[in-house]
Amino acid sequence: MEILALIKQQLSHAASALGTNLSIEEIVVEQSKDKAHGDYATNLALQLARSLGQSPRVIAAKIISQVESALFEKIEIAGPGFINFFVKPTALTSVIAKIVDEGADYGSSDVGHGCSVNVEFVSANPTGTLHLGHARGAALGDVIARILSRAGYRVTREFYVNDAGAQIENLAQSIYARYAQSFGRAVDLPQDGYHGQDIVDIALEIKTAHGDQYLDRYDPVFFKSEGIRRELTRIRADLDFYRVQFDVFTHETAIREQGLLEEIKIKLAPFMYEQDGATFLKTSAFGDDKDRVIVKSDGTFTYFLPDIAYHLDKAKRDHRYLIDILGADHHGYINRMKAALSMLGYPEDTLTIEIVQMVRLIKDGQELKMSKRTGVGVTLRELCQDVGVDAARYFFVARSASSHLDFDLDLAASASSANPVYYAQYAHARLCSLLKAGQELGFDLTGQGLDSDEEKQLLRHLESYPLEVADAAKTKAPYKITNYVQKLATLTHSFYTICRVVDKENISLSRARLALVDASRIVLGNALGLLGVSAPEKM
RNA sequence: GCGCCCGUAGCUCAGUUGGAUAGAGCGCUAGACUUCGAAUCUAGAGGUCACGAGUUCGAUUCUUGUCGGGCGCGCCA
Repeated sequence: MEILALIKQQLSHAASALGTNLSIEEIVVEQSKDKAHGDYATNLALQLARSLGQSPRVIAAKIISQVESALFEKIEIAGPGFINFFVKPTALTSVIAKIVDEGADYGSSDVGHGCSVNVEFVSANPTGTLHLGHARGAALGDVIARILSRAGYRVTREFYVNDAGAQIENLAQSIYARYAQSFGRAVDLPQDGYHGQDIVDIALEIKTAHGDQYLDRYDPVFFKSEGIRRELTRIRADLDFYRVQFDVFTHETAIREQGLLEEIKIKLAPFMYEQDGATFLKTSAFGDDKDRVIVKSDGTFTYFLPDIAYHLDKAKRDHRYLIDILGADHHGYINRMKAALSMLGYPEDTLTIEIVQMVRLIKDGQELKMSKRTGVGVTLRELCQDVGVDAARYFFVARSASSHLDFDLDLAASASSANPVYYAQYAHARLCSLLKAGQELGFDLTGQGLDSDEEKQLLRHLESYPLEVADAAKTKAPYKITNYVQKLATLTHSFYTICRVVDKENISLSRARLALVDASRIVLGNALGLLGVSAPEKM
């Protein structure tokens, strides 16, 4: 068991011995920032002070008397009542053998208890090429999915295809226009037609496959289905290149055909009312700021009803949790969808919507403006050609989804310590070359003699990895992994600078250090893998 | 007008059941290679946590007001 978990367990026992009842989750133990505060610290005594009506320092003393001290060099009461734990070096080094033994599995946990989670992300309309906004959502969704499965959830990655709206008719007409133009006919694009190169390319593909077969009469069914199919093929190719895969593609048309819409109209009937000839859903009773129209006065549905149906469909597929990764312009959507699921009887925590904020591209210190009107936006492909898939993915997940992201193109493309991706990858490559240099010496997994500050800090950080992954899963926060990676890289480089690893004059220390190097390499590789970023052996 | 998010170092950002001297990276300044990769390391400067009031042993964190920024608000998707 990890030291942290052991400490928490002991504190939990101590707390109950004092007549209070705290679960392990409620006990906060942190790695000390300041060396003078030992290795780990807890504010437990301060937490309990109010309910016990005693001074924190007195409570701290009582807690310490309950703690098994075999693990620790010393335990101190500090400041207003913090308890600082100084761990014996031997307790710290046991993690090396554990990491080397578990290898690629190190970092896994079972906090998810095998619960089924559906992560829906990207879900771009099949009417154009993936661009910058999709790229951030794709990276976030993919990494969240990876983290969740690491933490013991069963994860389904899903892409929702909006293939039923007016935009599809528009797509079909746009493709037909380009198709006809390629035969020299003067057919104009529709009013709000799609002007992208992808439409031209698809038209030519159809020409190649079917010749002039569809030229004389516009066949909406054919051009719709071909358009959607070919756009999706391109989207999937882009995602594949970006190392993002999906398990399920669900089409809106399929949802509409299942009769779910009727089922929902019946189930939600108690929450519906008529006004001005339209049907409203009483979402305001469940936390939304106003009621929403669900059936328009002309008898057709708003988009809201099929969306509810889609969420019901996901929930019915036996997913305990649903996660949607959506763009910032959808934030008004959160409450109404949660309200609808509550009406259908699902628990409050069923749906989590992660809102992904906008990305600004920065080049030469200036924002790179792009015009939507002329269609000159940066595509996912172009971005990756500029900075590489590794940097793109890393930068997109390095900040919390809810904050705006400034993507510095120069930094992402640079090969220096200023670029966090290179910094981390370089650390990994360095570790690999150390192992190569010392491969005849072999490992000493006991960690005998590893007692410098650099080594101890590295060990502590390695030990915290599984908890970090579990925390990132719980908070759906990939940036915690990038922060972890940065710190691990820093500790690795410091260790490298201070500690001579391969030393023929001191074989036993070398063997212990090589084992530590291997453990660090494994964890750094695992963490980068979680981000979908490559961990090169040399660069 | 209503609603949501936000305001922390020069820049980009962490800091979630309220806890020790508010952190990280970049940038800046000064140092460090005859030995495992200097694509690196070490040290330093840099803060009225937008502002005011309240809650309490203690507030960046909770409440409230003001100022400033972003977004959403159609029987659009």
